Amino acid sequence: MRKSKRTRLKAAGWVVGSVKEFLGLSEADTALIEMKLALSQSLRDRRKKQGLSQVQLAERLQSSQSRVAKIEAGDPSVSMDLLVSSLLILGASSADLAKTIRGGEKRKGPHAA
Amino acid sequence: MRKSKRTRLKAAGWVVGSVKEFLGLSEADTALIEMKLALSQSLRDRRKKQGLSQVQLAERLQSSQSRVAKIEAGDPSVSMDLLVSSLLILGASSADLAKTIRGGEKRKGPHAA
DNA sequence: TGACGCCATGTCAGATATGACATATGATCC
DNA sequence: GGATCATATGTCATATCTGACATGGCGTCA
Repeated sequence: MRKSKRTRLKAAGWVVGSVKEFLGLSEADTALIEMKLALSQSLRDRRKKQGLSQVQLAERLQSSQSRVAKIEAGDPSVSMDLLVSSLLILGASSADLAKTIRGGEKRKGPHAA
Repeated sequence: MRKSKRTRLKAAGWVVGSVKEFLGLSEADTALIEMKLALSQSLRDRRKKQGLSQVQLAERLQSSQSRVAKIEAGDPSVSMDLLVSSLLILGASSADLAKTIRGGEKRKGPHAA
């Protein structure tokens, strides 16, 4: 994704589904954003399932509460690397991540991780 | 992953499989690296399958040949975001990415290596 | 031999992400 | 009300990533 788009995205708070062609996003752009949103949701679910607060998770990640909040909020300032490694630290397997990433698109069994 | 580790990793050129505990990598660290390597391999395969040179791919990605080389080489300086968006631009679907990410680890069908 | 195409590797300025901090909101309890 | 906890949001210095450029290796062809 190019910087110009990312900038507009940041300005708009990237509301994906709704403002797709409004921002002139490519298929690749939206796909990436959707993957990230799915991952952030997954992280929040995992954290809650483990009964952790954002502060506690931040400790495990060796980060800060504010960053955890941004991760879960799908903030554009959060990289995929951070999302994925956070999930891994919370115990997600590659298969779990794969399921999450595949997203809504043709999922098999009941819902995902 | 922490910076200290990334630094050592960079220094070592991150040879994953072999120097795992030598660098004191956690499970999450190695899992992330393996995912990235799988993605970079996948990118190279896709590019070749489409008969593109690194220069041509760089044009599509609006990047440079050297970065494409680093992406495919699994260089530590390449983020997951770049890997994924590159693959998406080459036409990979979320499902394709999911398959790649799931990696060797317990794939269904006939047994994998 | 030289010229050319393809890929690898090093470097660097500028762009982006990160952790940390401050601060704000809302909920709950006393 | 006040205190406490969980979460959100803004800012900022520093760390990291990115594209671009230079250069070198390697094979091929004339």
